[in-house]
Parts: sequence; C-alpha cells; structure tokens
Amino acid sequence: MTELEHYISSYFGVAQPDDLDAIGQFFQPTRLKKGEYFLETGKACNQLSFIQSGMLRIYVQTEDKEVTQWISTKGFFVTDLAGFVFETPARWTIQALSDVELFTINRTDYINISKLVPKWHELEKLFIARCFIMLEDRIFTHLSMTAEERYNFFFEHNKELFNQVPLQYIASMLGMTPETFSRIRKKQLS
Amino acid sequence: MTELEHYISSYFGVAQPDDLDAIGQFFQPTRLKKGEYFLETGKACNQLSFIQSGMLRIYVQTEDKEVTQWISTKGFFVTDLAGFVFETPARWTIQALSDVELFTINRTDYINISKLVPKWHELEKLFIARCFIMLEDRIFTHLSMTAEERYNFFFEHNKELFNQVPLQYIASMLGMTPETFSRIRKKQLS
DNA sequence: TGCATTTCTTGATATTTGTCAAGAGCCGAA
DNA sequence: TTCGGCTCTTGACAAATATCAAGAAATGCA
Repeated sequence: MTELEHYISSYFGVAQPDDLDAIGQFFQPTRLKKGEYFLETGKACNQLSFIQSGMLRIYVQTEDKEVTQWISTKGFFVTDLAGFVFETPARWTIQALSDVELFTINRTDYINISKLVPKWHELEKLFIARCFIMLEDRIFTHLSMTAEERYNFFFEHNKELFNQVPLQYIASMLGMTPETFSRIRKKQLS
Repeated sequence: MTELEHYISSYFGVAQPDDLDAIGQFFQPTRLKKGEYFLETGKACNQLSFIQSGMLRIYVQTEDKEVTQWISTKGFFVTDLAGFVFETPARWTIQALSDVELFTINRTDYINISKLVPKWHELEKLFIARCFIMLEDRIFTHLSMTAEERYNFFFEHNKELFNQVPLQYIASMLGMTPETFSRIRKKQLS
C-alpha cells in the first residue's frame, strides 16, 4: 500500500484494496518549489492534493494585514473547500513554505470516484464532519483561552512545526502578533 | 409544503416532492420549555432537530467558566455533530432559551433517509461542507478582528438576537466578557 | 565567505480587554 | 404588588496584548 493509499484509507475508511488502488490512480504526483502558489484568492480551485512531503500555508491578504488560517503538513489534504466543492472563487491563497511533493486530483476525477466507490459520498461526509469538529474545537480555543494558553496548547500538539516554519505565521494562525508570540515563547523556554 | 420541508429543501436541495414528503414524515414535532435541556455534555446525542420556533443555546462548562459556542434560532438545525454522527459522548450542552418547538428525527430514522433518497449522503456532504465554511469564516473573525469589530460584524448580521437573549451569552459566543460587551454596546448606541 | 534580506527579539509605551465590586434595572413568582 | 434574583451597567484598576522602533540573529544567495 502506498503512503497515499494508507492515508486515504485512514481518513476515508475505504476498505477494498481494489477500490483503494483505483482511487489512488486518480491522483497524480506534482511538485511545488518553495514560494510557489498552490492557489490564489479569487481564482478557481479545481484540485485537491495530498501532501506527501513539505508544508503549505493557507492565508488571506486583508486591507491591513495578512492572516494565516492554517499550515498544512505531510499527511494532510489541502484545498479551498468552498472553491473545490461549490466552484466559487477561492477564499484562500495557498503557498508552499518549502519544496513540496503532492498527489493531486482534479475535480472531474474526484467526482468520478463516487461512480467507482458507491459509499464514497458517505465517506466524504464523515471526513468533512471530522473536519467540522476540528474547527469547532479551534473556535473553542479562541472563546476560552488566552494567547499564552493557545500557544501552549498548540505547541504541545505541534512541536515539530516550531523549528520548520517562520514563527510569525504560527503567531498569526493562533491570533496574536509576532511580538506577543516571541515573548510567550521566551517565557516558556526558560 | 410545510416549513420543515421548505428548509430541508433549501439546505439539502432535495428536489422530488415525494422524497421531501417522505423525509418530513420521519421528523416528529417535539417541544421544550424554557430552561429544559435538549442535550447535556457527556450524554449520547441520538437526535437531530429542526427549530420551528424559539432559541437554543449551545455551550459547555469548563473548570472556571461557561463558554457559549452558539445560539441557534428558528430555521436552523441543532445537534451535537460529533455525538450524532460518531456516537461519541456529547461535547456540548444544549438548553432552551425560550419555549421551543422542534421537529426531531432520531439516528435510526436519519440513517434510513439514505435508503429512501439515494443522493442523501451527497446532499449531507454538501450541507456539512457549508457548515464547515461558516466555521472557517468564524475562525477568521477571531484571527483578524478586535472585540469591537466582532461585535459590529455580528450585530449587523444578527440584530434580532440582541433583544431576545441574555447579552452575556452573545458576549461569550463572541469571545469577550459581559463587561466588555456592555461597554462596546454603549459606544455603538451613541 | 560575505552581503543583503528576512525573521526574530527586545524595550518603551499605548491600547484593549479583563477583573472585581457595587449599584441599577428588570422580571417572574408568591 | 412586592420581593428576590437575575442581568446589565459602570467605575477603578490590573493584566494582557498591540504598536512602534531599533537592533540582533538567522537565512539565502552571489
């Protein structure tokens, strides 16, 4: 089983090896160099990718600042859900933070999966439901925690990110300024 | 078309009148008195309801405070998604803020819908995807806006809530204290 | 290796938000 | 109608976080 198949299986629970293999065939290996864009705000998002290696930052430029929504790493899927599912203009810009290896599927092929795997829509539903629940948790951290608590909580669960990506992006994604982030970090290191 | 059917149709896009009618049959009218619980943290969540009238508050009790996650009103569905879909203990407590009229379906019947309406899982997926996108937006407000901006943004979109529910709950749901909420409110009224 | 650029840190200060305590207003139950 | 308990407001103050500016450290490129 390829790594891609392993993740598809664990996220979507597709059980038949034949199905898994067939689904895997739809994904094409693609690469991005550090700094290149997977997607830009306002454009059409016609693809969904699985990250084989490297990291991507999902963000948006507002009038007065850049807001990092998430940093996606090995083993995760990446897309602009609204754009990919509803064909609306992309909300997020997605840029490679490092050289990135992806397995990519386009919308047409993605839709074809459901013809191949009868249970696909149900598995998709369950997958997206899990994503929804993760966002519920994330909102909860903003309703109930201070910046320092969010820092610690995120650090516990994502230690490896802290020496791989610019910290200002993590700061933004946690809803604080780089300066505040830096001070909290200093405090926690000592 | 009943109001329930109207909403099912607009949220899920079920097109056949026969299907709509059949789905509607699964929902039973139920009522809650003000203060009664729809669900309590830790219990099983075996039902999904559509709100015909009234309001419910979705919250959780932490060690040191109560955090309101959302207030759900007429025309919305209410459940604990994790509990309903994955049969895990409920994360949220859901309490009636007023007398409430619901149309309720239990998990068994809900699962039966998909046998009746072949496209159901796909429609569900699309519905949950829309919910996901709404949460993305909500996280964005916490990453990019001050308390005052969140107040204004929410007020613009939900004016009617402000004279129907205790303001402290709205404050919590926007991630601020009742005092801060009160001060911002005073400022905006003048 | 060395320079230019980006990123991170630090200090001083301002602003926002939270905390605590008291009082005012409102609403429902007896 | 009145009392008691919520809820909201207000003030004084404290704490958290943001802003601005400067410099240090790290990084990437020639």
